[in-house]
Amino acid sequence: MERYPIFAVTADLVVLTIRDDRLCALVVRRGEAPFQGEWALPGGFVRPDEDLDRAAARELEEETGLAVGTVHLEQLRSYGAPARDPRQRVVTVAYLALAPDLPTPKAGTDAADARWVPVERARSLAFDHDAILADGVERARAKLEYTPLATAFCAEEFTVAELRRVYELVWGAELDPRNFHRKVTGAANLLVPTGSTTTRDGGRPAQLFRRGTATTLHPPMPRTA
Amino acid sequence: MERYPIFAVTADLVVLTIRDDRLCALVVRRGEAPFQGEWALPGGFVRPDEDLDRAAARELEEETGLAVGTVHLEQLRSYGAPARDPRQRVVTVAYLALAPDLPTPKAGTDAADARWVPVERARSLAFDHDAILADGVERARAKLEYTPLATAFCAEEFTVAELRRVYELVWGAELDPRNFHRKVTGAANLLVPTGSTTTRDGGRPAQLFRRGTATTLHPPMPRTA
DNA sequence: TCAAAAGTGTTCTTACTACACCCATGA
DNA sequence: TCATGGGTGTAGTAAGAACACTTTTGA
Repeated sequence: MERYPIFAVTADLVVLTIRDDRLCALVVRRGEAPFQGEWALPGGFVRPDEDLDRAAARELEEETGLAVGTVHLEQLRSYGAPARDPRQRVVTVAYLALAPDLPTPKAGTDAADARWVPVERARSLAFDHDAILADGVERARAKLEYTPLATAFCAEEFTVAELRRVYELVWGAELDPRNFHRKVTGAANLLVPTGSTTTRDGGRPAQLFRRGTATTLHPPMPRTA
Repeated sequence: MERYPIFAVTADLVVLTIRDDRLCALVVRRGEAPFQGEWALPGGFVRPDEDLDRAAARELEEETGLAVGTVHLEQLRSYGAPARDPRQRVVTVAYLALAPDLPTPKAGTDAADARWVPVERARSLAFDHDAILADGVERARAKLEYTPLATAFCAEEFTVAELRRVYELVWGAELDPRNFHRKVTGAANLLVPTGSTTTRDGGRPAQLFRRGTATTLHPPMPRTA
């Protein structure tokens, strides 16, 4: 009797950032079979003595060369259709990572190439990665409404307008700059003013902020479109 | 080189229902090692050629004897700490199931006993099941706000007051019956009147409704407490 | 006729929308 | 001085909170 059926477990990553005014995902070109030469989400096998979160963080670091501390990382969901990997039975635990604009990543161990692509142009990825990417984008869109997650796309110090651009690009909808400003500056513990200003966005100098300690957004950001 | 580390994968279930005016979870007494004789969430190994969702549905049916069609079932998240199962490396994909009041379940294959316990009294479960149960309850609470999920706890035909009781018991907060009534009867496609009434809740006869086709609740149910 | 629960109407307040308007900088 | 974006004020509107009040049954 087969008491404990044998599986492999991978951690795959939906890594999102905003680049050139577009919501982009990190994809890698596979250096090995199966799907050799095709584009896929970064990821890899969970090691025998490694926690799932730890595996995701390690893969992220390997594929992006990024210090994990500056990136938001959360579990997305798991995918385990019997034939999703032609080699053998593989269950993947997908993670969602959100990062500020990063340098173009270096190719990693298993990846022949790596690049950022606008999410709407990422199609025909290997395995079931199209569906995983779509779920990740959907999760990110939903969480902007009621969490301070949008700040994860911003550099450490950012202006209200930069934060607003995140919402507009992720949601694909315009927001009124004046109402947005009132809303986010009024939300408790969302933004901490640094005291300094910048003119990098043009026009009148804008205050610089850091992320505050808020974990939810009360009231939520209204999503018209 | 160990290319594909070996894991076992289980599907564990957080099955919630409302019984005797309490939010209750299904727990089973383990008939086998490890944790033999202790209480745990129902679940079991995913079979070699079985999809994760299918495995969860099968386990639910085996443990509750319930036709899966009448139960809401969704993936919760995965848990894979290296030492969570003393036998070997096991990753569990947890599912959340919500059901109307069910008969007390029969003991299943691996379970010596099975019963409903109020969620606040379910403590010291085997493995990491305390944390999984807590995550499941939290997910259910959150989803009542912006989805029609509360109807999953109701029988096929139900009154507005019965639906309100669901909210009050899951959230542990009182809601104004009059505002609640206006709210749910006003929401598009949430409730379909059957045309008949009942006096089973006492007082003036109440209209009976079925679930409508709505998948989200607009505007969301305000959660004061 | 009374208790109990269903269901409606009304007032008050909060928070979103839309937009007029002023402010502070670089070119 | 003018274009550009930062930021404030304010009127109108949608929706939640609180609660008075009427309706329809069983006992």
